[in-house]
Amino acid sequence: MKTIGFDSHNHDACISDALGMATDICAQQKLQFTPVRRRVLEILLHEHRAMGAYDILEVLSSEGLGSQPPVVYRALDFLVKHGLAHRIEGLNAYTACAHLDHEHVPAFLICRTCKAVAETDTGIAQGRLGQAAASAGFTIEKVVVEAEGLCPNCTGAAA
Amino acid sequence: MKTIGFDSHNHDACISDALGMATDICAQQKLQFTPVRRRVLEILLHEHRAMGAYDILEVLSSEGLGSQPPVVYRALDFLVKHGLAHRIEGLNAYTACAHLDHEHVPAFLICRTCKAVAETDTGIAQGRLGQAAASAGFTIEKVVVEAEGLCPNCTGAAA
DNA sequence: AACCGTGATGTTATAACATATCAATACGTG
DNA sequence: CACGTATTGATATGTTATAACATCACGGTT
Ligand SMILES: [Zn+2]
Ligand SMILES: [Zn+2]
Ligand SMILES: [Zn+2]
Ligand SMILES: [Zn+2]
Repeated sequence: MKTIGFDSHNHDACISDALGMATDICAQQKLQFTPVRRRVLEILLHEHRAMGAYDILEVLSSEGLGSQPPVVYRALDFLVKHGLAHRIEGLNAYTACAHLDHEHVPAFLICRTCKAVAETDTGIAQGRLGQAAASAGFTIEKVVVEAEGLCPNCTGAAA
Repeated sequence: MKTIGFDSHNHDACISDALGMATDICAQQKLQFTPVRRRVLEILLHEHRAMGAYDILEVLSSEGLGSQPPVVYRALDFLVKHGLAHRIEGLNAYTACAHLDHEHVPAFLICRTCKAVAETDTGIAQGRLGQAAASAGFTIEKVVVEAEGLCPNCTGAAA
């Protein structure tokens, strides 16, 4: 398990790697990785941060790839459904998956200042929450774990 | 730590206890527990489930306590800020706090069918997420933990 | 009493996020 | 090509949340 997001890295390689993996995943599962879907993933990858659907739409629109909300929501639905992106509930926003290479239950560290998002992994369902659910007779289908706070870059410069 | 929410209980007592505790808490902290704020908490307590702001507003409105969104949002802000209620990020909804008697980091079990919400507690910040944050240099200020699934009452009757 | 600061409300308008619906088009497969 | 399915285009609407500004109610000060 590696937490990805705040460290500096070769971002061009990071993007093209992820895009390549996404292409493979779609090919394997016979999913259509259409231009809009690919471009939305690219946009999300380009920023390592959470973006609102309308932020993304603005970019798409400026490129002639669609200008109505359904365009971006359909692409996001596709990406989220197939694990290529995740929805950040706490922000009503979206971010590219940083762990395409393996199954995972994502957990996020979200900077409240710069909105950078780091994705990590957690075995939460096996921990206290899992116990609580079991003892309450509750069947967990999906878990949201999101931590808000300050990223390393913003900790010093906090207001 | 007790998970509260799906078990049947003396709900009238449950409501009046919580309302009493809330009154005490506001008194201690010299907060104004005004009619609208009290009524919103009552409404949330009455249902042990997540309610949207506009659902609450509808009730308020029918009682002459206010008819515009800011009325309910201000009351909810107050309640959430002071720990009397919690926001359920996964639903863009709100629920009364079920653990007024002690400090806690809430975690929720949310039934996707009936929207019942059980509130439990988790030491998440001390677990793997805390480790990941520490090693990434991230300062956690707030954690959202929400599990969606089926409550005991809906598990059998699932569609 | 007149004045002022603070917190709470009232009110209008709008921003931000998301979906319903239906027509049109592309795509793979036999 | 003909068929069913997936995707896209387009319009409208629904849902959640906040900005902005006016007003009220209360307590302390002069
Ligand atoms: Zn990167
Ligand atoms: Zn930051
Ligand atoms: Zn109760
Ligand atoms: Zn249920």
